[in-house]
Amino acid sequence: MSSSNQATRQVHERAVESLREQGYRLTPQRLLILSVVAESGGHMGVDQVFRLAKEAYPYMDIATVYRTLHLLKKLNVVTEVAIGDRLHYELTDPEGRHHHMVCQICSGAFNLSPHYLEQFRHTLMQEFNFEPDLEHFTITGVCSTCQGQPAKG
Amino acid sequence: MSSSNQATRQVHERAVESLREQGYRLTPQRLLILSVVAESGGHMGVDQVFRLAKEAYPYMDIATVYRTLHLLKKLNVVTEVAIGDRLHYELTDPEGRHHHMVCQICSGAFNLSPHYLEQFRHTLMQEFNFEPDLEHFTITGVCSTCQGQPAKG
DNA sequence: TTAGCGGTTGCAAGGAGTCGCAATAACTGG
DNA sequence: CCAGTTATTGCGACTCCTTGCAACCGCTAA
Repeated sequence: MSSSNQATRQVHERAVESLREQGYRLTPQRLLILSVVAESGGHMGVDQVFRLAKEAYPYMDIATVYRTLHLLKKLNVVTEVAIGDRLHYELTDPEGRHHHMVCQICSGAFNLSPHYLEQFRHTLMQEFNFEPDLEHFTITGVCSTCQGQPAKG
Repeated sequence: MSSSNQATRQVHERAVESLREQGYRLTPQRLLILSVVAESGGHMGVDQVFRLAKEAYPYMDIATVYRTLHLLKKLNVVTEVAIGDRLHYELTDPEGRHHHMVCQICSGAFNLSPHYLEQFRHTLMQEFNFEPDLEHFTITGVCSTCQGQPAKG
């Protein structure tokens, strides 16, 4: 009865609702992949999700993991985060959208409120009549802890 | 003696200089790939570069195209632009860096001066002490011509 | 509870991009 | 101009991700 279990249950309920509402089927594979991501607490690479899901259900296929992750993303249940050149997935922040700042040195990810992008969006629309899609948006750079350290690679 | 030929020649000279300065060798493959990009006038996908280069030199390998494009990018001779989920390459703008706005509907690409990102960069550094890497930066969205049209896909 | 429609899965094949390696060839010093 | 050094190429194998397809199974209606 930990708060983590409770959060996980809520996530499941909301996801199940989204799936049924839109006519998608509730398959064990989808629920399993969802619970793997939900229980991780943070963002996970596709291969991590695959490995953990396969432990629970050995027939799990990597294609199903990709398809399910894409679906959950479309339903706004999970959020896609680009870390390095790999996509990661995490539960969508119920507090509202946020963006990420990812450190090129330590790979740490930090949340960034959409607030900081609002002005930028506003400018683009004013000046260029260009409606930017800033939903899934990651800024790479060097975090405060790593500043002064040499870049890796 | 068109201005395009002249521009191309200048690009070659500068690229050759960069290569020699840093101890890289001047190979026919590198010069060919460079001239293909230089003569295109805009941004090119890797496969387009490969096809054109292979017409001129049938032994050209796709791996060489990738390696050369990455090298020219490192030398700041070409600039990498993310269009959709594919990387494109163009000659680095001698007028200074610019970013791109790419329309999700018509795939048109528009230049964006770094000026518009400066304030955003400043905010991130002030508030989070996070030094963002905004060198190669593309914003997707819907351009003014396509607004009101249905999104593709 | 059951039949059957059609969305999903697992598999295998395919495309994009990367990497290791042996052969090649661009540069250097003599 | 030539031989040696070593960066670079072309190739094949490999990884990551996507796609086509036949078998499967979740869901609905009777």
